[in-house]
Amino acid sequence: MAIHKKEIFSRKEQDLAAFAKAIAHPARIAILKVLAEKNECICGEIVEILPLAQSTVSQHLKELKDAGLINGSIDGPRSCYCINWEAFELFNSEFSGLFKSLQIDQAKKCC
Amino acid sequence: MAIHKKEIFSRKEQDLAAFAKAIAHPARIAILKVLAEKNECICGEIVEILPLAQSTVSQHLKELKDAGLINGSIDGPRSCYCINWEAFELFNSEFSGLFKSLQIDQAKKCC
DNA sequence: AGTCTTTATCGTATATTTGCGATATAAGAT
DNA sequence: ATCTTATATCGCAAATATACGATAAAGACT
Repeated sequence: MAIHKKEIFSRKEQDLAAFAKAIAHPARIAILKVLAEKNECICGEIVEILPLAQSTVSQHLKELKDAGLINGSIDGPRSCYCINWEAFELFNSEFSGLFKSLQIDQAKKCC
Repeated sequence: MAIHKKEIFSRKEQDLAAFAKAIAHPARIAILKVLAEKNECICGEIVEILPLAQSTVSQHLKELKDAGLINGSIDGPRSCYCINWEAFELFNSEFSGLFKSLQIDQAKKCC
């Protein structure tokens, strides 16, 4: 493909896409569920629950953190993670707001 | 990586992840916006608007259709596409419902 | 100091995604 | 019948993502 064309699109589109990509893997959704249930959690607990290697879980956690969906802080030798609910609210409203204004025409069937 | 482990996770997690993956690209979000604005649209119109080749747009449309987010029907030599609002509603409620039950603890800060 | 525990990161192999040109297909127009 | 138009699909190249073992780093504990 020579080059990726993501940068051509608007910032808002890129941000929403990045958000979506962060949850576009069952393992990461499963991790988020664990975090939601336990409120906060260290990496090792997730590794025990999920059928994935420690390095893989750590990598997924990093992606979720980079996307801003979770917070993480170093707690001695371990790392404590929790869900960033504010970010989730934002994503949820961004997503549902994406077509809200146009959804009035929903009755107008097509195709 | 030897093997993909998606199938290890629950169907619901896989479905939600697949949904998210469909919108995890700026080009596909842009396509959805165009479809939402025009209510229905043929492939060629999208190609004119987006800075992508016809084959690329067609491929993105296919992915959105496979994910169930849009409907498409052959209309003579062209193809008419429109948004599947029902699927969007479903995704939206699935997503926002994912953590809703646990979000009561939102005040309980951590990390 | 040395040792253990926990996690991040590196290196890697493999799989998937992205993008485009070229081609195939299918219907309408001449 | 031939040509044009519109779209899907194929084949390829390059970029990303996924997964894991091995290693590094950093704090706790003797």
